[in-house]
Amino acid sequence: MISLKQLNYALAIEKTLHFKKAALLCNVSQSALSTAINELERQLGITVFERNNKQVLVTNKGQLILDKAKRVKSEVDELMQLTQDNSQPLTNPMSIGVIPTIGPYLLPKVLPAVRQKYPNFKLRIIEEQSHILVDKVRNGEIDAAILALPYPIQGLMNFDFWQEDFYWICHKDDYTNKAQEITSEELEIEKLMLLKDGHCLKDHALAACELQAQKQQSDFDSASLHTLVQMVAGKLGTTLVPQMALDQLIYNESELTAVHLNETGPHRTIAFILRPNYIRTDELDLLRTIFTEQLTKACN
Amino acid sequence: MISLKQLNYALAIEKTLHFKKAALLCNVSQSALSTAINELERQLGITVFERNNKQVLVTNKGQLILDKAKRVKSEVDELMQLTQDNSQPLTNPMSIGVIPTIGPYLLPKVLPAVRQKYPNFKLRIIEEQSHILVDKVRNGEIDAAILALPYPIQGLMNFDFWQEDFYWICHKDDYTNKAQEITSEELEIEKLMLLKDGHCLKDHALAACELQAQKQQSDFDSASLHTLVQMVAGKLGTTLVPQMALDQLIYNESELTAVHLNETGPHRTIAFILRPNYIRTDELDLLRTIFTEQLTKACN
DNA sequence: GAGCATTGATAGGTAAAATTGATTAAATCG
DNA sequence: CGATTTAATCAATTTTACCTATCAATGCTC
Repeated sequence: MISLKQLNYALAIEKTLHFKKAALLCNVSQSALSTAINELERQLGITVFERNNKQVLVTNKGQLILDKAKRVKSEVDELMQLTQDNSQPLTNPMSIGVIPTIGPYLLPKVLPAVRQKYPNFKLRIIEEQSHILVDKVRNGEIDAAILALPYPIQGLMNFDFWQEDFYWICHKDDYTNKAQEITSEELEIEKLMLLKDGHCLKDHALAACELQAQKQQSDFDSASLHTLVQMVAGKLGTTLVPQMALDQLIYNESELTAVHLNETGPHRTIAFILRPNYIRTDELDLLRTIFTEQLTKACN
Repeated sequence: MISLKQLNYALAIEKTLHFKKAALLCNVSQSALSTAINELERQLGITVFERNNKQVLVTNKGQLILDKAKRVKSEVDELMQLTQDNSQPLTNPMSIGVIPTIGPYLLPKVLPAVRQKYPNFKLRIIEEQSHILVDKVRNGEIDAAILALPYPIQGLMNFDFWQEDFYWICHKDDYTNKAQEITSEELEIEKLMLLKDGHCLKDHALAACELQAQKQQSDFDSASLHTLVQMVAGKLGTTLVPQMALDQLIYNESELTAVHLNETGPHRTIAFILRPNYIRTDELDLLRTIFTEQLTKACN
């Protein structure tokens, strides 16, 4: 029978791709780790790591094993958590992932209230794109992720807590018409600048406008909304941002105008994504309630 | 760090509720198992088994631990399976659950073809009611279950492979009207006999007729469709059976008449239920194809 | 190509852990 | 009260895990 220790060692090697560093990580000697891996591979009957004196590579089958090992590890972690006293919710630590187009705008609005209500709650935040977070939730690396839906989360559950629309941002010199609303037909697609591929906000923005990709400006694909808005201020084009980002991005930018995008919405839904058999749903539900409350205060 | 060995020992005790028998099951001495359990409980900080010299009981928290341990074990099993050569599908064994109102009628129609196409495939069949099978799928005790939908399977996935309607079964003496169809309004509810509570077929039959429970005959709640049909033959009332059961139940019963229930259908959907991250979905898909083929042949 | 540094594997010795078999203490039952 | 059953405990032994030191192979520098 293989052991959890072996799986842990293997995961450390996957992380470092280096036996000595992995050994350091596990607080054992390099030789102990080396023999443990050899024994694991003997028991499994396959090579997990292709290695020589110069480099360590994960084999195809090895990757399957490692992914499953992560899963096992997270299940064991959850088992350990079961023993903890959870009569007081939100006292044990939690890791939550959040995408870059939500994190910087959502968290400042909601975390103060969380901190006030649950001062001992340690929340670790990981900022990555949706597909990475979905993987991390699947294999238990994080407790949950905050994504913008729709997004394919096959096999996972969503706890929705917010819905919002997009706003069109332009330089005020370019917007002589002072209407409070704009439709996708009225905004000039060629001037529209969006985030790089891989950011779901791009897809949601295009979907809200009922547009296909690649009509908008692609030379200016940016990595952050902040940069995009700065480019708008520099009169390089226009962009679309979600409502929750308005206060941060537009505040103190007197040359910019934000106009509500008048297309059938809501344009994106913000939700927790979690494994169906995740244990701490009660606590996530508490967070969800706080999040919705605070967002309602901040964005009405 | 707790070990898989400890979890295995604990599961053996859960099964036997007896340290000596559990030790036998694990091929270790009673003392080894005893110390391992003590150590596990010390590490977890809780009592899993309340025990004295006369009896062993599982504590509430202990049950949570044990359920999670099953889950861990099944994940590890799957990890081990990853190493096996699965270039040839349906060669490694599989455990599949099936409910009593599907198993006896579906399996004879489909298993011969499976056996012919995959002679080395070892399929273990477990017959239980839906809620038990859902639990067993969740904790990995079985690979998948064959259920009739709709049924709450929160957190699991369904692979549908068949849809069918119900037929009303009555004694031919009681059915002077020779129509080929009957609506729920025409059949006399008071004479209708259905399965005991807990069998989903009862719920589906009532739903098909848009009926609430407890109007039909409840004195005759039966445990099997076969018994029900025999009671119809004895002129004790009428019943509803799914299409796939017709040939077995009505064949050679010349006194019985089967009439299609003319209510919006399909009245039930037959599907595989599996964990979202289950690995052998490809193989289940092969089975699904065969099942649909064979059912189409047998039931058209 | 010699010298050196780096890397994973291996060997030998040691400490720790697991296991066994026997024994013990407590409870049950006649 | 004895006989029996059962989990815990003890002492002895086996097995495992680990560390240090070393080795062999590789790549880099000069």
